[in-house]
Order: sequence, then structure tokens, then C-alpha cells
Amino acid sequence: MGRRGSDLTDAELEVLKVLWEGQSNTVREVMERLHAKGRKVAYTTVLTFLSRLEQKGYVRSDKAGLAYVYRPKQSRERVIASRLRALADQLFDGATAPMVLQLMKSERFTHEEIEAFRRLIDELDRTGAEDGA
Amino acid sequence: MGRRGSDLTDAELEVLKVLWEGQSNTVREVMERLHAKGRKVAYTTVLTFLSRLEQKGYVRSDKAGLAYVYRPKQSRERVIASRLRALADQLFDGATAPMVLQLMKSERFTHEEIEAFRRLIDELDRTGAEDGA
DNA sequence: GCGATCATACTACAAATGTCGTAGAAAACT
DNA sequence: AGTTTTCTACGACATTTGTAGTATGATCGC
Repeated sequence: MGRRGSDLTDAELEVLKVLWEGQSNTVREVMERLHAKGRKVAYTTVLTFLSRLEQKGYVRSDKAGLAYVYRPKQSRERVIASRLRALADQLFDGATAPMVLQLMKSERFTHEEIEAFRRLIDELDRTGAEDGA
Repeated sequence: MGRRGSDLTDAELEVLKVLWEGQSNTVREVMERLHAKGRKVAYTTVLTFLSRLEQKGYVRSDKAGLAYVYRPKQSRERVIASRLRALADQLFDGATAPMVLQLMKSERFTHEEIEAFRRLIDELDRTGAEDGA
């Protein structure tokens, strides 16, 4: 039997990303947006993905005039966080810290990016400091 | 047609992880190790995955006495880095820094972990400082 | 009013994935 | 030597995923 992981598939995610970017999301518009990104898919294919996304609870649709308009039900942050978590589970048995470390080690960053990391870390440290409930 | 992403599938990765952990990896041993982890798979299933992994270039096998012994051809770090990169491509259009930030924001860490981040960042900063080739 | 458009609902289907079963050779045991 | 145990090689198969065609109903332009 197929996969077991996070239900959101790659192609579905691709479509969901487009939804996050746009406002009025009819099937046609989503398709056009995908085409603009170089992703050539048929109208009905997009429809299929949107339907599947709806069944899985990731989007919601309202009939606006002629066509349905789709909009995300889950925020980009939420979905992304969940994906990251899934990868952490898969690669590091759920330990996210090692993942962050590995990521920082295996990639290259500019000074600005590194500064951003530092700032966030300082903030985390301060925020979490009094947190011991 | 099926998926397009990184060729290593989830189940294959599961097997590869076991290979990274052990030394003498016969099909049977890998299977037992998987069982110990709660992953109940048939002997032939493990064999299938190992064969597919070999075809894809992730493992290599040598006949040792009766059975073949499999060993990883790619390091854990390498594969993990590539996976992380793939996720960055998928979620952040290849920008790894935003991924690190998001990851740090959406998860919780202990002070020790945060300290480890800070140390690594300092090091990165120092290492990369003279790097402007 | 009628044909050309546009939308959605179903159905279909090949390729990928996860999972095994069986056949046959080799080795081990008794 | 005969039987039992182990391996590997192949083939099989249900699901999932990516992709699209067709049928059918509503809408628009003229």
C-alpha cells in the first residue's frame, strides 16, 4: 500500500502555495498562475488537486458567481511547520535542534543571514528564559 | 506519472537509516533491526528495498559467505543535507536561511540547544569572514 | 434563442511505491 | 544422502499520485 507520511503530496503542495500567494483563486486563475511558474498542467488537473486539497481539509471553496473560489484553510506557516516537523521525525527521530545544526553546517549563509540568526536566537533565549512553568 | 522529487523514497530511507547504524548488514539483520524498531516488514520486502537502493546507488553489496552484506555508499550527512535542500527548494524556493529561521521560530529549544546554536553561529561567522574569494 | 464558452463532476490510467509470494540454488543439519 | 533452512531473483499487486479526457450543465455574446 502507498505511502504513510504527511498526506499533503508534492503536487498538492505546489497548488497550495499558489493559493497562499493569490487572493481570488478560481481554478482557472490557479492554473494560469502555475503556468506562469512554468508548471504546465491541464485545467482539470488543477481542479483535481483543488478537490483533493479540499477533501483533505487544506482548502475551502465558495461559489462566487459562475465559478468556485478556493482559499487556503491552513496558513502557510502552519503547513510548513508541519512539514519541517515531519522531516525532523524522519531524519532525526523528532529532534529538531540537530536538524537546525546540520542545516546551518551544510549550507552557506551571508553575514546578514547570520546576523538574523543571531538576533532570533537572542530573542528566543530571552523569551524562553522565564518560561519555566 | 508518479512523483518527480528526490529519488530516495520514504521506505527506502528507513532502510538506509538502519544501514547507517549497523556494521554487518545482511538482509536478515536489517530486517531484524527494523522489527526491533517496530517496523514489521517481510524478509523479501527488505530485500526489495535493498536492491532498489543499490540500483539507485545508495548502497553497495558484497557477498560475504552465504549472504550478501550491504553497506551504505553515501554518508548520512550527505543524504540528509540533500533532503534538507530538497525541502528548502520545495518550501522556500531554495532559500535555506528562511527555513532555518522558520524552524527556530516554530519549535522550542532548551537553553543548551540555544547555546549550541550560538556557538555554531559564531563559528560560521568567523569561518566565513575571510571567505570573500 | 443558439452556438460558443466556461465550470464542475466523474472516470480513467500509467508510473511509482510499499509489500509480498514463489521458485530454485546453496548450505547446514542429522 | 535426504531434509530442512537460507538466500536471492523475479514477478505480482493493491494503493497512491500525477495528469487528463469526457459528459453535462450553466452563461455569455450576438
